[in-house]
Order: sequence, then C-alpha cells, then structure tokens
Amino acid sequence: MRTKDEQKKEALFKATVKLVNEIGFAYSSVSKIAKEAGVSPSTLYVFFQNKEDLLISTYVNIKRAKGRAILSDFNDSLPIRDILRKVWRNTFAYISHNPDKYQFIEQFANSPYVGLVDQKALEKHYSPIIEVIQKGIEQKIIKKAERPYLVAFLFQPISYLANPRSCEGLELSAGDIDRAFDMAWDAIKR
Amino acid sequence: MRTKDEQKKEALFKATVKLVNEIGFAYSSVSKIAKEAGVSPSTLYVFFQNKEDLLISTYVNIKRAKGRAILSDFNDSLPIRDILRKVWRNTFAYISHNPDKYQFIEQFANSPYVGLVDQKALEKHYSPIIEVIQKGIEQKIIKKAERPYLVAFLFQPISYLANPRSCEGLELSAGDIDRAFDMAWDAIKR
Amino acid sequence: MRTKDEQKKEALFKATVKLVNEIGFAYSSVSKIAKEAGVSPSTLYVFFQNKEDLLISTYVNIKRAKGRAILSDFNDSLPIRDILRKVWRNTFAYISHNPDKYQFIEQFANSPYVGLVDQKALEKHYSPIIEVIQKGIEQKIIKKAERPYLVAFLFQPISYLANPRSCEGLELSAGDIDRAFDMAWDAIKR
Amino acid sequence: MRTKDEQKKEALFKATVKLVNEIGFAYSSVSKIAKEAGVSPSTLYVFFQNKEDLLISTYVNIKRAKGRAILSDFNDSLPIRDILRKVWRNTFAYISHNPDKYQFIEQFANSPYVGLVDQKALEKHYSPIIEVIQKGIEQKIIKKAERPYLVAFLFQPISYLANPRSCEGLELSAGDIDRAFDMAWDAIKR
DNA sequence: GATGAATGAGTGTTCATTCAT
DNA sequence: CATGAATGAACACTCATTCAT
Repeated sequence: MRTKDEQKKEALFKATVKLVNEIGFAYSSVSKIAKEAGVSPSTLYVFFQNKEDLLISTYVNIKRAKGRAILSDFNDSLPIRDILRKVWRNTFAYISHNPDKYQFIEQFANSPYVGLVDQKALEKHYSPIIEVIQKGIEQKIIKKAERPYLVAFLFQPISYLANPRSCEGLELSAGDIDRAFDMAWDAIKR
Repeated sequence: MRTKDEQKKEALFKATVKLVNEIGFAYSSVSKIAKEAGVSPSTLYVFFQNKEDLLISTYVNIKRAKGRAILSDFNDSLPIRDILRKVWRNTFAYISHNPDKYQFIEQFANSPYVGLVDQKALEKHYSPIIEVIQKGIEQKIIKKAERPYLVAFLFQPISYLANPRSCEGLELSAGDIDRAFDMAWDAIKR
Repeated sequence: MRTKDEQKKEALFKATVKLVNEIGFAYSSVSKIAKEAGVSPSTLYVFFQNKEDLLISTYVNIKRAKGRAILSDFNDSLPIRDILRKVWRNTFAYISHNPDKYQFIEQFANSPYVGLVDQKALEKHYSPIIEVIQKGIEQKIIKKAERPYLVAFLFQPISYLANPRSCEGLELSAGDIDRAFDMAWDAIKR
Repeated sequence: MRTKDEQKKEALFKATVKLVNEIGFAYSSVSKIAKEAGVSPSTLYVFFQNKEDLLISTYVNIKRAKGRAILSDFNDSLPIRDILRKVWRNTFAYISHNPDKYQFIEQFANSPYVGLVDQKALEKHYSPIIEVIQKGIEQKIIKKAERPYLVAFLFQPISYLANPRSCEGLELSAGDIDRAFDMAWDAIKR
C-alpha cells in the first residue's frame, strides 16, 4: 500500500485558509478547496471525515501553533510587565508573519462553527499567560478585576490593530507596537 | 399597502439575523430565510435584488440603528470623558437590548461580505465620536496617537466583553460597565 | 404562480417503473429517472420528498390500482369458486396489460424497501378476497387451513407463471389461465 | 496459504448475503462488504473480478448448495409422491437453516442481476426433480400440464410460506409442512 | 404585489476501482 | 498475497433565481 502523503494534508489546510479568507465559509466548497490544494475532492475525505472536520481541524491547528509561537521564550522569572510585553510583541510578530492564518481564526471565532470546538481544551495552550495575570493581581500590580476585563484590554485591541479588514494600510513599527502595549498596560495596571 | 410591505421587509431582516446567527451564512439559504419570515422565497425578491443585497441591507440597517442609539442624547458641551462614557454606556445598552443584531454585525464584519460595503459612508454615522476624540487630543487630555489606536482601546474591548461567544454568562452591572470604561479611559488618557 | 403539472408526476412514476425494471434499484439514480421522465432532477423534489418517497409512492400507487383492477365487478353473491376464478382471471388480465408495473412491485416486494411500507394499510384493499376465503372455510368448501397457506396456493403461483423472468415466452391463453385456476382450486378445495 | 484464502472468500460471501438482505443491493457498497468481512476493499479484487462477479458468485454458490441440500438422499425408486414430499421437506429444512441465504437468492432472482446468470446451467442441479415430474405425467399420476404450471404449484408457494417478509412470525411444524405438501399434491395430482 | 412551480448549477459525499508498496 | 492511499465519476439533494399566473 501507499503511504499517506502529509504534504496533501498541509496543502488542504493552506487552501482552506486561503479560500475562506477570500470568499468566506459560505462559498468555500469542498471541491473548490480541493482544487486549490491540487487534489481530488474525494482525496479530502482520506484526511478528514467531512467538511466540518476540515474546518475545525484547520482552526485548532492554527490556534495551537499560535499559542506555541506566542509563548516561545516564555520566561516566568521576568517582571510581569516584561512578560506581558513579550507576549504582546510575539503576538504581533505571529500575526504579521501569518496574516492569512490570523484572519481565518478571527472569522472562524465569529462564526457559529466555533460552537463546535472544545474551547476549554484550546485555552490550556494559553494558561501560562492567565497565571501571570493572576500573579499580577495578587502582587497588586494589576487591577483587581475579573479575568475577561483584563483579557479584553490586553488582547482584544490587537484584533483591531492587526486586522487588515479594520486597519488596512496601518503600518506598525516596533515602536508603534510598544506604544500600543503601553496603552494596554495603562488600562490594566494599578 | 405600504404598511404590509414594511412588515414583510422587517420580518425578512429579523429572519436573516436569526438564521445567520444560528446556522451561519453558509446554511442560511434564501428559502430558509423566507420560510422563517413567513413569506414565499420569490417575495423576497420584491424587496431585495438578491441574497447579497439582503445580507448587506441587513448589516447596514443595523449599523445605522446602532449609530443612532449610541449617539442619542449626544451633548457636545459636556466634558470629553463624560461624552465618551455616555457613548460607552449607550453601546452596552444597545448590545444588551439587541444581542442578536449585535452578533450578526460582528459575524458580518469578520466575513468577506464586509468588503462589499461602503465603510466610509457607514463611518459618517459615528463621526461625532471621532471629532470628540480629536478634540481630546488637541486639548492634551487624550494621548497623541493615531486614531486606530484610540478606537482599538475605546471600543474593541466591548466586542469581547459583550459577546456571548467569548464571555458567555458574564453579567455586566452598571458598575461593571463603568469600571470597564475607567480601564479604557486609563488606556487613552494622557 | 404556476399550477403543478400532474403529467410530470405521472411521467416520473412511469420512468421509475421502467428504469427499476431495466437496471434495478441500485442503478436507478434520481438523475436517470428524471431524464427518462423528461424533467430536471430538481423538479422531482417538487413532487416527492426524496428518492425513497418516490419509490414507495410508486409502489403504493401500483398496489392500489392493482387492487382496484382485481376487485372490479366483484360480486359477493356468486358461488365462492366463481368469485375466486374471477379474481384469478382479473389478476392475469391486470398483469398482462401492465407487465412492467407488475414486475416493479414484485421486485419491490423482494427488496428491503418493502419494510418501509405500511403493509397492513395496503392489505385493506384486498380484504374482500380474504373475506370470501373465510366464508369458504366456514361453508366447508375450502380446506380448513391458516390464511397464509391458502393465499400461498391461490396467488403465489401467479407470480411465477406471469413473470417473464421465470417463464419467459410462456403464452397464457384464456384456457390456460382457467386450467391453472383449476389447479389452485384443487389445492385449496375440500 | 490456501486455508486462509478460502476463509476470506467465505467471509466475503457471508458479508454479501448479510448486507444485501439488510440494506439492499443499492446500499451494499464494496467497501461496506469488505469491512463486514474484515478485509480490505482491494483484497476483494483478489477473489472476484468486480462487484458484479461477487454478487453473481454469491448467488450461484448458494443456488448450488441449495440444490445439493434438496436432493440429498434422493431415491429414485420410491413412489413419486414420496420423492416429491422428500424434496418439499428438504426445501423447508434448507430454508429454515439458512433463512438469510434464502432471502438473498429470492431478492437476487427478482432483480435485473438475474439476467446475467446462466439459468440453464443452474437448472441442471435440479434436473432429477424435473425428471420425476416427467415420469409422473407419463404414469398418469400427475396432471398433464406444461412444466411451468407444475413447478409453479409445487415450489412457488414455498417462497411465500417460508419468506419472513410475507409470513413474518408464521411457525411451520413438521405437520404443517406436510399438510402444505398435501395441498401442493392436490394441485398437481391427477 | 405576491406566489408556488420549475430548473441549471452546484453542494457535500460515496462509489467502484486502481495504484504503489 | 494483501493492503491503505488515491481518484474520476457519480450520487442524492439544495441552491439562488426566474417564470407564469
């Protein structure tokens, strides 16, 4: 028997991201995705159970990779502000290197599909950040507020600033990114 | 009859919002929307050119209504902080009274459909806010930063906090909302 | 609006019978049936919920028509033997005039599809015959046996004799048919 | 190894019978049959040329086995009635021990597939019975009628009585079977 | 103005079969 | 010998839209 071609799976992920970004979930048909990936529509079913499985797998795949990228060189012993700034910078770095993947997960997260994903399991990949925030609260460096409020000000503005749909043409230099972080820090610091 | 017409159009808007939220753009077919609205699929074409027109009209319709709601009792002569807090409060009020409409525009704004809408024209409905921010910068009350940065911290967190998809079950009291505004204000104030 | 075209429904019934007889259930696809009937595959769904519904409707339709044909000029007051011979003759008449319809219901009745049909409801169309047999038993003209035994010898041989699959080329004259009935009568009479 | 081969072939026959009975020809795909048999779909093609070959082989296989079972302990020297009663009893015995195989050949025989089988060749397995009937006619014990008429009354009722699709729940004791034979004999005897 | 009938184009998916190992 | 990978063709069915009334 032949061996499964992982390149094809990768090509399918890539084609899914590209098409969903360009024409949306509604028009990203299985046959279009397969054609974009250079395989037969039926081959898609060798790698994924069905269309839903393909979409969810693509999403989970990217989310995990993003988590890993953001937490690379995570150093628990730095000051809290420095840790969060590092995360902030990594996030922008990831997004600028993978704008299409980022756009995909944003669109996915705002679609009914997201209800089919085990969010709890995915959040585990981001738990070190949550723990840092918690520590900041305990050390009275960060405002005593429920987690969603802090997450909202620490990470939500990124969705806007890095998204070409909302900020097309906005160039973000390293300085801009750090200054934006200062604003985020002002929002959450005590 | 005029009245009956408008009722049907309104029913179609409502059905569109409901179905798109529940099953997404991909599965919200014209016939399903028509059935939900209690009219024939062909009647839909009396009011809208095609499906795209229906979706875009629904989006623009809500966006405008939201703009009006947020800027109701807008008072130019108040202190800048008070004006923005009023806008902030109005935004949460609108969302809590129209969670489905809000969810629809969030999903729409994160889909390729949004590219078909004249964003510039829509933004006019929100220009008084932009002017207030501009005034704040000139009066050195607000940080001197490009507009997207300020918008990102002033309004983007709301998307997260008010969205049941990200913060399901989070109850926001009037006090919570004001404290969240304090964080936004800390981010943008000088 | 247009009015539903009953001719199309009739054409679909006819095409179903023809194709299923020629190539079997397995290869009688919706599109082939539609093409044979001269309508679009999607038009089929205007008249039937799905393929299953089409097949079952075709079966039930024929079964009812056959029941009516067999029981036409049913006369309760004749001697029992004459009544049953009339039914026997009518059955052969129906089959020879509708060999394709007959073949279809035979094939259907020997497929798993038959499990989806409410047999009890269908049998009502044949109840006068059952009652005659019952009367024959009571009058000690017919052997005292459970109903299936009598039905098996009265009607089952017809399936064989009239079926071109088993008796291709067998010509049945009026005399042949009556002689065959004599054999059936010998089997069940006291 | 020879043994292993035959086991797989046998498993494929068995799986074919089971699936075709349960879901019909239309839905009995090669891959489902292979999975049911515990082999790979491609292995199926080691034993059979294609799907058609598998189905026909299954049919012919069973038909032959049934012929052998029915004619076991065939004794030419017994009285004709006794010979036929023996065949009759053997047939019921075979069916009650192999209801699934029996159902398969009934369904197959009522499908267009049967046209692909060389019936003449198969009938040879049953020729001793035909000869007995012929002898009966010559000895003026059996009615002088063409063969199909006699076959129809001698064997067709069995299809009905033994088929769970038509006579679900009908229990046939040895006495019942013999009484049914008496009816068949009444039909064909002079 | 409003409708159900009708359809060509397209959907997601499974099929029988072949290929490479 | 036996297999899982791979696929073009076909499947049942739904789509957005138009037509006739």
